[in-house]
Amino acid sequence: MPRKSKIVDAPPAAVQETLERLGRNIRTARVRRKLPQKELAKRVGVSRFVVADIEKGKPSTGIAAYVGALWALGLLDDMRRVADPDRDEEGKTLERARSPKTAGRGRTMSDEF
Amino acid sequence: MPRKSKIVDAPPAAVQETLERLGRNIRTARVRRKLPQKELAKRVGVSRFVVADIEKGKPSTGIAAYVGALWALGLLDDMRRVADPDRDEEGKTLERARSPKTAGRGRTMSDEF
DNA sequence: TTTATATGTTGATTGAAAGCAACATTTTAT
DNA sequence: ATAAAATGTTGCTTTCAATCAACATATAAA
Repeated sequence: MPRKSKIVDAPPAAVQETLERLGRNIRTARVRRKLPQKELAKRVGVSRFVVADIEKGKPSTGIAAYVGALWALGLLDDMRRVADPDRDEEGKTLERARSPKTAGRGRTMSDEF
Repeated sequence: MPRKSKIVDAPPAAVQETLERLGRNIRTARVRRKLPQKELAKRVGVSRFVVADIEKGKPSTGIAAYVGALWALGLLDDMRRVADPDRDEEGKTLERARSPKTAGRGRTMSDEF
């Protein structure tokens, strides 16, 4: 990840905390399933070193490795809900405030009559 | 991401679909907030090209860029729930089946008397 | 215990990610 | 319609992520 990527080099505390938690969660799920890092790595299609990096929450590791691990652990569903537009109340509010609200019956005043 | 990473080069359909959905979701959230890619990129600390890659669901992009985008959009909470051990029923069941179940009173028969 | 398995650590190699400039195209605003 | 802003696309350069070997150190099983 060349040329100083601020987010990778020094992630905001909230981001780093989230990544470390995700790594711990993946590790917990792996251990519970009695899968060695090597075996999980094989299923995901990466080396065991990448799995170790994931479990540490390494910021620069490609997202596919993370999602692949979740997939191999049967935990992909959780990812599908992330940033779900239907649940983004903040975003929905902003959008609603912009569009004049196509409510009730007709669409504009022009077909009122 | 050197040297042929299977998961990055040709992700399983479920993984690719998940990444593309995540990218679309991030884009939807960004547009709703009326943030140009350039502006979001600035807040995340990456170039606008990386934001474009994210919205396409590019597998090799570092996870920090994705999580950073969610953070900048106020959608970090969703990530915290991913692979939550408390919700991993499959894992919990496996763990329960392994530990002999420390139930009821004492811990072993040795202190029965 | 001893043995085997799993995980951590280091250093070298190499291929791709991220940045950037330049231009094309699309979208939005006036 | 015209201008302005946003986004897409290409090619290039630089830097570091991922792999691997080899060894050290847990951790689990016999």
